[in-house]
Amino acid sequence: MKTDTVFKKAFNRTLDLMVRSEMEDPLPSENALRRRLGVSRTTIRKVLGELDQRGVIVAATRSQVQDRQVLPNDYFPDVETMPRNLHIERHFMEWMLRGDTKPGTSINELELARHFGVATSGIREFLIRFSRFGLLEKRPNSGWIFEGFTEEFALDLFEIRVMFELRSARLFAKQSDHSPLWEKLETLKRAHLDLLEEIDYRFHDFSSLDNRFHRLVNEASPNRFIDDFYDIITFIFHYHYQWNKRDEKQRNHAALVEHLGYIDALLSHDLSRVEVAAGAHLSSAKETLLRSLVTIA
Amino acid sequence: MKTDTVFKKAFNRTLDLMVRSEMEDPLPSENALRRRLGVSRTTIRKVLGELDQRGVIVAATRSQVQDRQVLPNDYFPDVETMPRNLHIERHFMEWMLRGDTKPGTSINELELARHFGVATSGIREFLIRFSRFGLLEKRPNSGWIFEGFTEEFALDLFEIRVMFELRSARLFAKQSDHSPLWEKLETLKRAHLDLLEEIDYRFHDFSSLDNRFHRLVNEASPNRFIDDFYDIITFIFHYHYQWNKRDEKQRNHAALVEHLGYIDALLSHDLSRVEVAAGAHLSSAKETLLRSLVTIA
DNA sequence: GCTCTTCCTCTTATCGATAAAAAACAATAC
DNA sequence: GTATTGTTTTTTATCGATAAGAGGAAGAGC
Repeated sequence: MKTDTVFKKAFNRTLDLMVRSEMEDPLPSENALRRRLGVSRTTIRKVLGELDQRGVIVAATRSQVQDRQVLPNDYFPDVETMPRNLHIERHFMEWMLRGDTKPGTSINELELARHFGVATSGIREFLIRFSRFGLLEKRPNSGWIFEGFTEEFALDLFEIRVMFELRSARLFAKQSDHSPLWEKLETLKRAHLDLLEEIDYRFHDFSSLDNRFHRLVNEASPNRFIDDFYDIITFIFHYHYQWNKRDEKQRNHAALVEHLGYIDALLSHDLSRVEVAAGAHLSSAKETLLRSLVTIA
Repeated sequence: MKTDTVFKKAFNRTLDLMVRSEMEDPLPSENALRRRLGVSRTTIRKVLGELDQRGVIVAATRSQVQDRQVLPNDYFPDVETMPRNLHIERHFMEWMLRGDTKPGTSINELELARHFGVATSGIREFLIRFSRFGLLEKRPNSGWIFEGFTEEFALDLFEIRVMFELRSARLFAKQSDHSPLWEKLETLKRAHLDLLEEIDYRFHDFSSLDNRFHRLVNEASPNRFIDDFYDIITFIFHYHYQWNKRDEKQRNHAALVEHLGYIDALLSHDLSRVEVAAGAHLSSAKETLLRSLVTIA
């Protein structure tokens, strides 16, 4: 009763590589494929079997069949490649951020399970995982209470974020001059400048850049709890702004400029400049979030 | 297939209250009992039914039967009152901290389930919940990796703990003079002094005092993420020192004295004194933990 | 008219079963 | 022998079923 999303995704990915001629013909060995796709050999064999079945390749030699083009409908549809837990996550976040889910609402596992078309155990596991985000509370032998994506939540979140970010930024700036991270920071700076040039039509790309930047700052002196906390931030922001596109371009433009100031401050090794730049960036991120919360409510 | 631990615990508790004459005769109404025991009326009725069945009370009038003493073996044994998740937690922590569980060990859900005598879903849920403690990592479609209760872990933990504690202590000291928390702090100070007098035989009581104190410090300016983090600390320390009693009395005595210094610093409202006292206490707690890790390995 | 209880429904905790995927093992080829 | 493929075993993901527990509606008692 496990889903076969792993297989289907691997299958699609293989077709893709063939189409884009990034895959030799005949195909590499099972072990090589396994490493390339990051799945077990069991799955690779299933993929090869299916490709053979459909006449795309001859399994025995793993060579592509002439005149058998890969067609668009050879691919499995995207829904079928999405693992259950991701499916639940999406549904839940939509339910939470979109619906009229007020703080204090109680969450009914059974109802969600029916609603999302999955077994209750999937919902439970998701809720347990999600509870670390500070938005849910469990009453034993009874349900979960949704505490609301409120201003208070945002303030708690940002208080910690500022503490962690300042700490990491300081440690980053104090690194030895031959740390490889300086190099990485320069690369990231260039990526920022590139994006800034094309901000008009590439503004969506900012969020991945944002992520890379903040993770890089943490890399100088890793702490698992800080990393975990950054996972929360990433997750929350990802979904929140996915359903909240207001002013996205301006927001991202402003943040990009702030990042550049922050990056230059880091490059300068000047601690007080770093603190000012990081502080400024975070407080504007905070204002943005708070503003968007008000407009939702 | 749910366990009936809720019922059994409520039953034992009721007997207890009766024995200690803390329960009127006849017993209060179902609703009153429900509030007192913190369970649903359904459970109360089951308890009353059982008491009647066994001839301890007459259900109809809820009055105790004369000459029917409550006997020791009227109680359900303790094992049967422990909910499954707690049972799993205990077993797991023992397995982890006692056994020769080296960093990098992979965790097999099925094996643990058989070992602990529970279904795999219980184990999964526990592992998911536990993973927030930063000691496990999940490989999708494969198992969990135990990352080890190592020195590195302890250092990560304490770095965050120091940040949070200093922040909370500063905010505590800055509170207005008529905050009710000052009163609470005074009470706690007295409890510390009392314990200090009797440290020779009551040294076990320190850990609950420790908890109360640090939670109180956080109370001045609550932040859900800090609270959550303190849950981690509590949990880890609880189990770690449960299986590591070396020098317990001295350790607790020293910590008690440090607490008193810390408390006085708070009472003085002097920020720099607070920082020094809090820092001193935390660094000695850290040294203690690190030392105990070395002696284990 | 309120509280208490009886009866009933809905939800959670927990189990066991099973398909998919991983991993270990065995056989073969080069 | 080393890499590759074929086969078998083990483990995870996921479902559905069910007893325990929570909680609501409505009658019964004062």
